[in-house]
Amino acid sequence: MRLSQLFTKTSKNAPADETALNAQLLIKAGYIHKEMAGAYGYLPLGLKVLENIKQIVREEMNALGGQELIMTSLQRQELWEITDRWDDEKVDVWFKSHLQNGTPVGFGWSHEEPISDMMKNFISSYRDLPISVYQFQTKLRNELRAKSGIMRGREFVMKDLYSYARSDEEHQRIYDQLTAAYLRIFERVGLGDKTFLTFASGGAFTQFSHEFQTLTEAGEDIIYVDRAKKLAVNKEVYTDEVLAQLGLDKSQLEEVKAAEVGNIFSFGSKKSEQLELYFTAEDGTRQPVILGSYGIGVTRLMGVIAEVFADDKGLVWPEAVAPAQVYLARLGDNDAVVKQADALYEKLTDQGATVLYDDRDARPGQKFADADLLGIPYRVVVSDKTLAAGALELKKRQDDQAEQIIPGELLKKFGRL
RNA sequence: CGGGGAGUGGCGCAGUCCGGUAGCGCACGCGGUUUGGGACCGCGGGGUCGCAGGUUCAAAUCCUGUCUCCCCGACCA
Repeated sequence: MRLSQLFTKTSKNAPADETALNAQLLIKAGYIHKEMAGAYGYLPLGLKVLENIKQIVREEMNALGGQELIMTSLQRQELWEITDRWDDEKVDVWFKSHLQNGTPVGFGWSHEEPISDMMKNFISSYRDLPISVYQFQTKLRNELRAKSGIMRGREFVMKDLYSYARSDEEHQRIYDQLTAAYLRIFERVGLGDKTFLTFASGGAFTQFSHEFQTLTEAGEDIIYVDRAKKLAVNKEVYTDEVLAQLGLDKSQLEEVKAAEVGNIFSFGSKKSEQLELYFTAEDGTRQPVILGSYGIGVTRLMGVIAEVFADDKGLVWPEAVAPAQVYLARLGDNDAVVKQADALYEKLTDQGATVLYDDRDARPGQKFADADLLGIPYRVVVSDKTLAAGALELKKRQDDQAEQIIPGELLKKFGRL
């Protein structure tokens, strides 16, 4: 992408109506647009980051046999009444409207009920199980108060996977695999060191659910972490009995703030029984399907990544999610410089590298500042100086010093292997 | 939903107390000089001051109502 063609621009001023660092930086850098409180649009660079994160999640879900689909945002009243979750007294985040003929409809804040109801069409025998389906869906939740930029919105993207198993043992196996997959995902997006498997409330279904909590002051949760064991306990279930049960030593726990980037839980057979999702077992008996639900707030995850790695100059994206690998800064506009920069851009792009080419008629300071604000992992400079030296300059976003590199080496470094 | 703060060109702000018909920086357009960490000079375009009522000769400014945004709390399978 040539920056001269990109319609978004960076701004020197942070918006006054945002105090959350993630929103300030993402808006300043032109990654997102705030439409209203808790609702943000994703502009080209922001969308790229979001898609990169989604692709990592998708690969991990597919690796476990997850099958991707997409449900609707419009949902039926009668379905949610079966599980007694239509009433505003029971679920206070519903957005609701009605059809022209007066029929009520809800806007999906979750898809547990619709997706499991839909699966009744396809699950009838033990031969149909186990199965896992997932989607990336826009969830709509009428939160009393939106806050923290894209970390807690009224409209956000969630990856939600649902597992259907024949037995508790089979479910547990899937649950454990998903747990491992989640840890890999957070590792791949760069948050591995800061993200802890956390015991949290299991609600009406089980004693515990598991959250994936990333340590950050911007988070909303208080958790108690055992760094050595790589485990944590959410404050909501933090009691002496629970610690004893989990074999955790209170003296080894540290109280910290964290953001919930994922949550997985087991429903057992309760919801299946409510929704009448049964299968015929090998022995001919009718059994309820064992259900699990596994969520990652994809847009929140993007906000957490932005928040956790940012420095005083702006965003710092991990390579795996960055909107581009290389920020190619062309300084000056004499023919030789333009020629080399254009050629380099084409070669890198042809090799499959993702490049933001700053071909604008702007001064060096502005280009460096934008390269930093945008948080692109590597910055390459082409200028009179580098031409004279016969070598390009390469600098990592987090480094202060640039190194010299000859074009051939650079092409090798960013070539698709 | 309780408490606090704020709405003035695209963005950030001043002006409001003490009413007299809107200004600065960034961004934008034109001309020129510049070019390795957000350049400079000159000229120029753009705002019925969130919205609706009211007071007044006159309202960004005073009064009433209302909407929106931010923060703290509550809420958060």
